[in-house]
Amino acid sequence: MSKRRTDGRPTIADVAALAGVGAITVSRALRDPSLVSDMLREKIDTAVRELGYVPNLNARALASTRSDVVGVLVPSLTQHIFADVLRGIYDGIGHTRLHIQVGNTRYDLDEEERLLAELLRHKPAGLIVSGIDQNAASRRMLEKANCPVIQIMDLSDNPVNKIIGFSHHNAAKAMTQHLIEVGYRRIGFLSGWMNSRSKGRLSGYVEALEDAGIFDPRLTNAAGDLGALALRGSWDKHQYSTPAMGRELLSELWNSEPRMDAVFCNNDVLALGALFECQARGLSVPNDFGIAGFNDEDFMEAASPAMSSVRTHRWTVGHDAVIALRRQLDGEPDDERIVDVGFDIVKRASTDRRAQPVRDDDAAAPQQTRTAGDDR
Amino acid sequence: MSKRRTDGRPTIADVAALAGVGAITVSRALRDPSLVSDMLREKIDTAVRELGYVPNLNARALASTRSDVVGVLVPSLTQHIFADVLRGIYDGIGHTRLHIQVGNTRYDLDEEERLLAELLRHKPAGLIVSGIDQNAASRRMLEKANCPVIQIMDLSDNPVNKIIGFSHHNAAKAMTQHLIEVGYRRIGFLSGWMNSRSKGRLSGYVEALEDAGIFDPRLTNAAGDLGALALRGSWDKHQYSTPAMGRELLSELWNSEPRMDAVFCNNDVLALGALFECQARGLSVPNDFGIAGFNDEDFMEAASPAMSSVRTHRWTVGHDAVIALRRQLDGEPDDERIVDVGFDIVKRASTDRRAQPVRDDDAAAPQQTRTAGDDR
DNA sequence: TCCGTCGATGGCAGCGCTACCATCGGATTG
DNA sequence: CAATCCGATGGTAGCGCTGCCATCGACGGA
Repeated sequence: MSKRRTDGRPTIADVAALAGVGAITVSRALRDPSLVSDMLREKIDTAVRELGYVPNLNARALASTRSDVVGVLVPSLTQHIFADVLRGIYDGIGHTRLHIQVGNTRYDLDEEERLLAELLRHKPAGLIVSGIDQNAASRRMLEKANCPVIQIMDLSDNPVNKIIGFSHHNAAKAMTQHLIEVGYRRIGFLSGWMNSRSKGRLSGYVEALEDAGIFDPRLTNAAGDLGALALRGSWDKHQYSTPAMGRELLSELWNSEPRMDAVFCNNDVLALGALFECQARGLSVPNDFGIAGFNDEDFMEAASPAMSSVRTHRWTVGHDAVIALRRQLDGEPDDERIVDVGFDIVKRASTDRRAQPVRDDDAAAPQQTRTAGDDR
Repeated sequence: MSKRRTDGRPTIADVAALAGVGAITVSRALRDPSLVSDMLREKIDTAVRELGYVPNLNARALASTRSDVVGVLVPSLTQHIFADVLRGIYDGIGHTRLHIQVGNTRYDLDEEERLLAELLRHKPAGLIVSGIDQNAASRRMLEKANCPVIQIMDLSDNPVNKIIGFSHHNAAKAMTQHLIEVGYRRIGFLSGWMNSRSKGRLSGYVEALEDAGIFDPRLTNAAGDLGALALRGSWDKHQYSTPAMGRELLSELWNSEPRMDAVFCNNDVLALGALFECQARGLSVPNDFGIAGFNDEDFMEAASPAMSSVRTHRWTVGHDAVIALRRQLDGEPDDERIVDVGFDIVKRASTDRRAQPVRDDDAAAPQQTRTAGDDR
């Protein structure tokens, strides 16, 4: 008659009673069947099915001081890049017992700190966090997290534990060098919101131009105070890029520097906007104006003309982060603390000044240059 | 000397001891400070800070037979639509105690069933699931879930509990009617992977054309066996669209039906591909060929020419789903079981046959038609 | 034959928190 | 002034599971 506080669902004890075994044997049969004899295992399986038993993960997590939750922190859900990373993470998780809990930091370090604190209350099995620019409190939490921590999408000499990513500086530098090589001289840099990774790209762009002796700060809307853009204009709340932004930013840049002959866009979405702006102005790409993007999203190849971009391996980063996490959870050694997955410079018609004006630009296969990172 | 199984972190009992109060009072102060006197509350807060106490959510969930996890099932992470829905969900969650756990069903009903079963092990606070075409087992689980369940992104007379979405059939029918109105007569329908919502759109398209007496099954690559596309060609593994797919599918459709004068694309990404294909062929949009998309993603407005689309309120759907969930958790009544958020037909240059060929098509503001759903 | 070992199984005692009920002093009411 | 009520607080007993250790029988070597 005592009021039980259960929700009426069968527990491991019910299964044990029905199967005529001890509760702990049921527990073992569920977690690692090899520990239990065939006969009992069958009995238990039957009882589980008969009762429709569903394990309570909260109880399991409490008893073992460890949950099955993998916390993932990304700065944006809207950007395709992180959608690809997440897809890699989900593919890496597969049908394991692990569960994903995603936090959206919105590029806000305080929000990241708050989300991290929340995640830790779950006693997560592991953590995957984007980037290396955590604030001091977040960094401390990560270091004392008592679970594997993987940083992704950037590189650092000093990761919390393990980092998987690539050099945004080197990638942007390589693409800028390509633009120089094919003959562009007044190369602009177009960016919306600047985050730490964008800044790495900007510095790569600047370095390539300085090496060639043709850097001109008037050619980037992000020069000087690198964070200024974030606070400027009508996009102060937008932490993501749109093609409309690309069009407007390119127009602005042209106003201040009409002799610009190419633009390297901080991401493909801006590049798409730049292409539309050129089309609206009746400019020929690549002959009148060159355009390059960053990330090589689907539409870059399909655009007309097809657009050059830096291919980044987002899926791989997410996937490999999970694989590394699982390795660590399985107790396997992992001495490679810093993993550079590299990038590819994909050269297409939008930066090919020698291209013949053809009807379908896709006919010619794009040239690729493999840079950094190991082969995979 | 007995071996404790803790991980060494302070517990609620430690806080209680330091503050000189009972454990339960600490628990109350943490969950609802108004239940505790000011004096004790301050003492407790001080003790919490001093010890760096972090509540263990697994223990809380076990004791209260209810966790703070909201399970969300989406069919795709790559499609922008669901990224927008997720953003709405995160914005709706805000800084509440609730946490999001996203499952990616990949448009696979069995996978959905599996993920649902996994989620239920957490005793979730609520569930948000995409669509209405769950299999029987999933449906049963949802009905017996013992927590609020919100279905989203579609409409149904018979939701599990509450549904928030819009009619894909009506939206597609309205856009098709627009294409007819402006004078197109051989209107194609372009689709990649067909899911239940795509099928709704196709049926709306067919109905509008049949009403006008100009339906021709040769004009859609999805006619006949609606699922056939999924298994066909090189995209059998792709459950998402790319602009390259749009280009190729449009070419195929032209091959079989060269007189086609417009195309309604199942999503904007395909529409972008269609535009690129027209540009590569030197066709004028909208005069030679009309293009309309679905969802009205960012780039539709920025394209050159700007492209018509059906604006869907994905953010709103996600956001309102969470708000409804929170209401139910707070015990507030909610009698509106079926919520239609409607859609807008956004008419732009890509379907404006009367448009003058201008340099910048964006100059003219787009016309919008508001359809279905209440004002918000 | 005896003892040590090992695999299979079970009992017990928590894991850290909260539901439930009891207690207690002060305010309210007739 | 006694009866009643109510807000604040605390004690107890779980929530459902697993870590630790004990037990037991089979087996092999000395």
